Amino acid sequence: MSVRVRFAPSPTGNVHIGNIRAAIFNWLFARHHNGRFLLRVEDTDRERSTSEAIQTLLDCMAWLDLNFDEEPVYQSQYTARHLQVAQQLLDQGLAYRDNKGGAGECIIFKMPKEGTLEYTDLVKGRIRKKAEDTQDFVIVRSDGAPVFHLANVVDDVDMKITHIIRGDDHVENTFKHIQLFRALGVEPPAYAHLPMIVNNQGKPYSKRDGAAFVGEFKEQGFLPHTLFNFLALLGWAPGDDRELLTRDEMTALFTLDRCKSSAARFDLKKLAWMNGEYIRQLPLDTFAAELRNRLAADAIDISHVAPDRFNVIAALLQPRTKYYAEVPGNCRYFFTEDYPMNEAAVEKRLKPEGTADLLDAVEKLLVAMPDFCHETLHAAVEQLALSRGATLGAFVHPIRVAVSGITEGPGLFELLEVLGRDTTCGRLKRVATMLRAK
RNA sequence: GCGCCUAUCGUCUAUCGGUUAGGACACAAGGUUUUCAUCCUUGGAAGCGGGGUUCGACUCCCCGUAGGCGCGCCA
Repeated sequence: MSVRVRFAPSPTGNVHIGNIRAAIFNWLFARHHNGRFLLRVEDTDRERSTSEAIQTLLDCMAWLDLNFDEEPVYQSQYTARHLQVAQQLLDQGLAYRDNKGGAGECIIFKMPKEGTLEYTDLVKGRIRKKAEDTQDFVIVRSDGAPVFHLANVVDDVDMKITHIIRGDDHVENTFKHIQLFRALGVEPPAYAHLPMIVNNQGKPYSKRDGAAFVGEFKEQGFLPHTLFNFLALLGWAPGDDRELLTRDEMTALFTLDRCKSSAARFDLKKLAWMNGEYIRQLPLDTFAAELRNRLAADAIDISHVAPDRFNVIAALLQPRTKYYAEVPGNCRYFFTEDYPMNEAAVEKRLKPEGTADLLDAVEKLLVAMPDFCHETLHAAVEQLALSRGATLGAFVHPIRVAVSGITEGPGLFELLEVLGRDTTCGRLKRVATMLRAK
């Protein structure tokens, strides 16, 4: 029998990382077994399941390349079928009508009253519960709407799902679901429950703990493969020491018995590290294209920058980028005079004594340079420093701050070369003047 | 309250009865470098507690403890 799994989210407008991780595990499992990965949209809550919410879900799936193998199933279209099954259960005496709580008549499914219920979870192992600790439960509300448990199980039957891989929070529901499968005369699928993703306090990771939705990570500039790889490693390990894995590697290595059953904390620092690793592997063009988008979004005009020059800048930035959102703030000085080189910055980052003279000397040197390439600049400034009995380092810092406003970034001379003579000298003069005015 | 589940460095994890308990992130120190990042070297850092079982337990069992989940006419 070939594997058929499904990801069955209810569209709420946001896709939580815990949720998408379940999708990733399902996808990995399906691909590993050459099975089918299906999407079922549980859109029975008409209030929240707007077309925008559904589109957001689809976009997230596409962004992470969680490609599914059949047309998505929309649960709301099968209400009649769910109700028909409820009637069938009623006819068989496996369910009954009741006016529970006086809210009107609903349909309730009978759970066993004695014995022990148990199943083997592919992640958690054997799980058992006494029948007396379970209760009958509503499958059709008094307003006629099928309840989650019914719809979920009936759809899984109809979609011929073989393995249900979902969040830990469904462990208890599984007893209900298995009984429902049996009542329908269908052998229950295999179950695997994934541990939750939690915050520093051990509580379920939520919006309040930081970025919690796929869209937010995309926004911040994490690559889809980073999120995929990182989430796959939360609760699963390949068994060797590898952590940076391709999809094919993960697919080949993925098995449910290598999944952990305890909750995992979300570590943003490690995610950032991983993203840096993957950003460095990107072709320059890809990085440059995304950089353009980010700068545009930040209203930094780059229309005056020639493509070749832009690529040089991108090449300087790429090796030191962890995620895209941090980039615009780190490279303004390449594109505009509106970078943080004001009185406050000067005061904070430059020593008043001697710096103005130093910058003047450098400026005078650079104006007269025969060419403006970084090797030549390096040699010339170094010589100037030595001739004054100083180290190159003593010159580099003030120059860097004067032309960029910040204390970190690409190699200084590569930076000056890209900036060009006019801009460099103009900025040196300007800052020297500011220092003297104090 | 009742039920179910879980428990290895700060974090993610390896270990499936015998290891100096390994790796990664983070952190610290050093090296390379003009800063940052990268890179290299080094370091600190873990089996929740108590009982068993066993020649031998992180590993198996029990009891605690702590945490999570569930106990809706939500999904």
